[in-house]
Amino acid sequence: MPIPADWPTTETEALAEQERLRPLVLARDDEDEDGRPAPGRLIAGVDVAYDDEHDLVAAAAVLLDRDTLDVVEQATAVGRIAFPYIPGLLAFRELPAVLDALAALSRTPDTVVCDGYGLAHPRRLGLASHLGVHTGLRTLGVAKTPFVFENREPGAERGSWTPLTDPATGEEVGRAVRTRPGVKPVYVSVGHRIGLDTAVRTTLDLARRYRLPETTRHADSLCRRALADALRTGTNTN
DNA sequence: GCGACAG
DNA sequence: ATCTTGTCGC
Repeated sequence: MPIPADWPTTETEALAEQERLRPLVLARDDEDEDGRPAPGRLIAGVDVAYDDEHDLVAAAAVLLDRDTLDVVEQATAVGRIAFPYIPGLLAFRELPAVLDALAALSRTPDTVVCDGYGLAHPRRLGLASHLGVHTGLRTLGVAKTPFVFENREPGAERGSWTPLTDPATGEEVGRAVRTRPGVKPVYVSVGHRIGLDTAVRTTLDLARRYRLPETTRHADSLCRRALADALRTGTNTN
């Protein structure tokens, strides 16, 4: 799929778009149209891989059953890179391909787990929140490294966490969460239509065996395979 | 101005 | 993100 015609091209346009979407974020638990409470049963994981040499991007969307952690469906999308990597503007680089991959699924996920931040962002509109507001889907962000927020080391036991605080406002914008005993924590934040407690709970439910949620692990391996396939055979899709 | 900086 | 060897351990 081509990049949307109205997709921001410059840093100025991207910042204006973040400003427009920021007030639309819902940072508390919400229900589906079907009345299902967060996070629901169908959890999607999305991730993206790049080849800057060939100006190629591959995204994957994987649907898991929240209770069994089984993969029930998966889809990929390949396209041209839409935006350069600029810290704080990651969504403009990753989302076009992610939206294509999500659209290729036959079912709509109850919750989408993103690789990166949601509210824990300099302007409160990280990748996860951006995707949520743009699509209306419930989202949360699980990042592997801290960004610009204060964080203390959580206790060594699984489930232990410490707040991620905005030094300017003192506001809790996310949490450093220990998913595996003695292993580096992950950084969880609200994306859209979910509360921080539920976001953390969901992350822990999805990351019992490994540090990262099963959703992101599956999406990560799938988008890498999709990129390798595209480079091998030309620009394919699924 | 300089360094830091999700993926 | 991606570039990259070996290494320790289940």
